[in-house]
Amino acid sequence: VTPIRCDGAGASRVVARLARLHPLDDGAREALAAALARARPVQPRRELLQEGAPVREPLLVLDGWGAKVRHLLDGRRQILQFVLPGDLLGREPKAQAPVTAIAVTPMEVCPAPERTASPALDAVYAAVAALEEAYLHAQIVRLGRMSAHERVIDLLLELYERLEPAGLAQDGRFTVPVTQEVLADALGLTAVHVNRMLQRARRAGDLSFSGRELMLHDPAALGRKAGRPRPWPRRIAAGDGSG
Amino acid sequence: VTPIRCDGAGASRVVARLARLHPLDDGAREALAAALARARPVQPRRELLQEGAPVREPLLVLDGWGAKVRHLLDGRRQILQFVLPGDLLGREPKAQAPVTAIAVTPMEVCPAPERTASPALDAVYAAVAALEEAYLHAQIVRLGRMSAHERVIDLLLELYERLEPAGLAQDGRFTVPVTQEVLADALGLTAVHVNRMLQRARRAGDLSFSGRELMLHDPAALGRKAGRPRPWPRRIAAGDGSG
DNA sequence: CGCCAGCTTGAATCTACTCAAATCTTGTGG
DNA sequence: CCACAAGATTTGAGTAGATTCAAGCTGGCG
Repeated sequence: VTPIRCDGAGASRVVARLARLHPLDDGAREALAAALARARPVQPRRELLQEGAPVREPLLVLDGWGAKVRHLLDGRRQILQFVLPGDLLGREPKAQAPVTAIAVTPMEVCPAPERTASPALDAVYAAVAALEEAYLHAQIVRLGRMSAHERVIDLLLELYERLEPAGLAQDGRFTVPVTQEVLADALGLTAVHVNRMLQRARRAGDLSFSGRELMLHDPAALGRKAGRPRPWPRRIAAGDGSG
Repeated sequence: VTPIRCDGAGASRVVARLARLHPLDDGAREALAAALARARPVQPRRELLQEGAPVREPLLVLDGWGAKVRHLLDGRRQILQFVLPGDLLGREPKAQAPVTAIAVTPMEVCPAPERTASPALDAVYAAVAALEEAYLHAQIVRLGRMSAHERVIDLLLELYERLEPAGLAQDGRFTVPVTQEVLADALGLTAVHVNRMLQRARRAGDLSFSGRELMLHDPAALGRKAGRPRPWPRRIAAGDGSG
């Protein structure tokens, strides 16, 4: 896995992604700049948020992949949601975190600016929250009503759609910096079966992957085939107008 | 199914439930009283919220069961979450609803007072939102990592824990006003298999049910056996102090 | 009484899991 | 540069769990 350098590459991508959700005003840009200056790396397996513990400091993810996870007593693990660059963690400071979040790969994070810093920032946060909710819903449908093959395709399409606006995916191509075991924990499957489904998709010509580089040969067509409603709407809040 | 009479029985239960989440102040009680006066019935299968359509009016559920649902193209259906008395729907007026919500049984709803009506009401809404998120997480873990038997038990325990503070469950006993097919749609199983799992639980002495009346013989013990972390914390927000 | 929806049960099938082993990768040290 | 170790991916065979299809049963209601 490529080590994360806090060199600002993630930062500029993340700002661009946030700006796409809602146009940023000067206050927002300033607050973000100040926060970005305090970026720091996070080691894999380190906890970003601990379920039940008060949130010390809300975080903005700049680089790397994390996951919100929950464990059962016997060791089974379920990933509720991947945490990707541009995502927010622990939106309510002081409140108890509703879930544990860990770094899966090396990550880079910074403190999330207060949502009160600017009206635009508040709108961005609302949009991020709405998207997060939508992804939780999508995860439920995947786990509840899709076959293993459909789950794999659907998750990869979702990851593509989430990474693309952050500048981390293009032309159906992106890096999946996690093991098939991690994907399995998100998909409610075993790693062995995830592997078989990936082989199947590869043989069907739907995708190719070598190492950690994945390519969806035709995301739009795949999405239609998988019965995916068009990519999530980018704008959530009403009355935006611009753009 | 018992027809819903808009007689205020649901209303008082719901106010009590909300008050348990956060003490109500006078402003909140007044706003609620005004809203409750505008209670109205909703027929089964009627949509309370339509995915993608703007929310006309945020709703407070007073009686009956609903569900947030999503459909796949081929007719498969997944219930994301049950909507029970005391729940809120369409928290963001004007915004697009992120999901479709339907009445499963006859319901009674009223407009949800503006969250700006009082600080206490705002806190209550935040607590309700936090609980909702927690239930989404629980649903994901059920669908992703639990066996059919565990899923059934876990969902019934969750329903008990949600209905109890609303005064709709006592001593492990409550009414499940939906068919096994509806439970199956929430559990990611077939109705046939849900039935088998219920039979098994009944034979194991964990519960009894006849018609729509369900009794969990020992919810606490069942929860422990099912590896359920203690019932969800009631208070979410920090710095509450009172009570 | 008969109908209909929902519940119950059985048998066959299929999906995904388990267990096990082989292969491939990547990083490390000689 | 090669050998090796550790982790990850790949493949196979057998099994368990959930589905499908089908039929019988039950209870409420016209």
